[in-house]
Amino acid sequence: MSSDRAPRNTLSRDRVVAAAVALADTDGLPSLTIRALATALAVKPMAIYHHVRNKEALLDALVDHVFSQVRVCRADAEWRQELGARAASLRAALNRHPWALTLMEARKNPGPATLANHEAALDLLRTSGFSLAATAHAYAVVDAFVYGFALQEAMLDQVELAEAPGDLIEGIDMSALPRMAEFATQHVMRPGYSFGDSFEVGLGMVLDGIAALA
Amino acid sequence: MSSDRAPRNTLSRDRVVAAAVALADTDGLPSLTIRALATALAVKPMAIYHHVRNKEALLDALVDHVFSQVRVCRADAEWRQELGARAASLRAALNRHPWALTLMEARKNPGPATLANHEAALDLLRTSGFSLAATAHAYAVVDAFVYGFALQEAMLDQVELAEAPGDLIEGIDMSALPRMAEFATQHVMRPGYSFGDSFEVGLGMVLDGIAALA
DNA sequence: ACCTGAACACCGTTCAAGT
DNA sequence: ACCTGAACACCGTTCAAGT
Repeated sequence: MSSDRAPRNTLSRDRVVAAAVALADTDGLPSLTIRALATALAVKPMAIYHHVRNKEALLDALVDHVFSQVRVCRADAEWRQELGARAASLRAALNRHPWALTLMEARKNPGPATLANHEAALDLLRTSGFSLAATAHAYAVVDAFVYGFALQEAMLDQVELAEAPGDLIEGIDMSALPRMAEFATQHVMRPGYSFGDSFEVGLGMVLDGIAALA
Repeated sequence: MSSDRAPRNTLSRDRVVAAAVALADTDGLPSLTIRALATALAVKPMAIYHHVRNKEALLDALVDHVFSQVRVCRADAEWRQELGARAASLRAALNRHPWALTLMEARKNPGPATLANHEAALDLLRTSGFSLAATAHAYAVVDAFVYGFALQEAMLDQVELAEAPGDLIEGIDMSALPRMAEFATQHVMRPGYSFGDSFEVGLGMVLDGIAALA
């Protein structure tokens, strides 16, 4: 007699956001539809709207969820160590949730975790004696590097995903691209190579540059 | 008697791509639908598919179109000047077409202009005497910085777009974010401030770091 | 060869209705 | 208060058909 409807009060904003993150992680952002999300939560599509205003608000929450995983700087420690650790933590979070970069570009409303994270980073730099101008440059430059590095890692994952099993890059005339060919065969395909190793190198350059701003 | 159908042979792959770029530039990426694109070209939706395999292939073409606007490095000039000029050109192209960053992350097939641009940059660095390892680091780091900086500029544009006319940031408790408040009032809102000024600063840091790799 | 019409399996979202 | 059903205005894309 009773319907198969989900029991009441099982849904919450947090459960909706967590399920959305899981869906985007496993199946990719395009698969994150309100309807698929409802199915994953064993609920009808319209139930979602009782906990989230609309899809845009859901995406805002997803980005803030990612930022909630990023290390918050403490202002009473050495700035170089703190800023570097936050950068590594941000990169790791963006690697875990590659769709976050795509979303960030179009977000209009930064969430509380995002704001708190930025506040702490600014506080660290200011407390460490950087002027407002130096703080602005420093923060813009580290974050640019981290976002861009994570973006490149996401792009590399896509290209590798598309590669034909035997052939390195399908249908591309490598003879017209001798430097890329050299690079692939003599460097990238060698045993110890890892793109990620450039992260510490670049981060070091940026932190050195910031130190010179002080 | 005659129908209002568009005359034949007016459509071409280039016209389709150009119209798609224009649509994304003016109305944003979400507005770029096959159906809207067809309308803009005064044609029925299915006509598009005669010049582009599917929407995914169209997006691939859009990204390559953007890369075709980026300065190609020449290997016979001073590397620092050449790499810096390419970086500035890449940033400018990404500013003109902010949707390109979003698309790049999910592309599986780099186009010919993209590949040629990378080839020239690698050739410049190798010709200038950088080892394969140093070239890998150098290229990863400059591009990370440029992509990330452009991403931040795109994010800033979104936030500014959403701001209530009078109020700086709507509904955010600035008293809990004293450093952001200080930053906004004492720095960002001052006459000469421009976020973009951090680009040259960061680029300088990165190029200095790369010089130290040689 | 190039373009179209009709159809299919999807979307996000509103609105009125159930409990 | 919380969830649902039906409906609306959209999507990308296939397939058969026109010229």
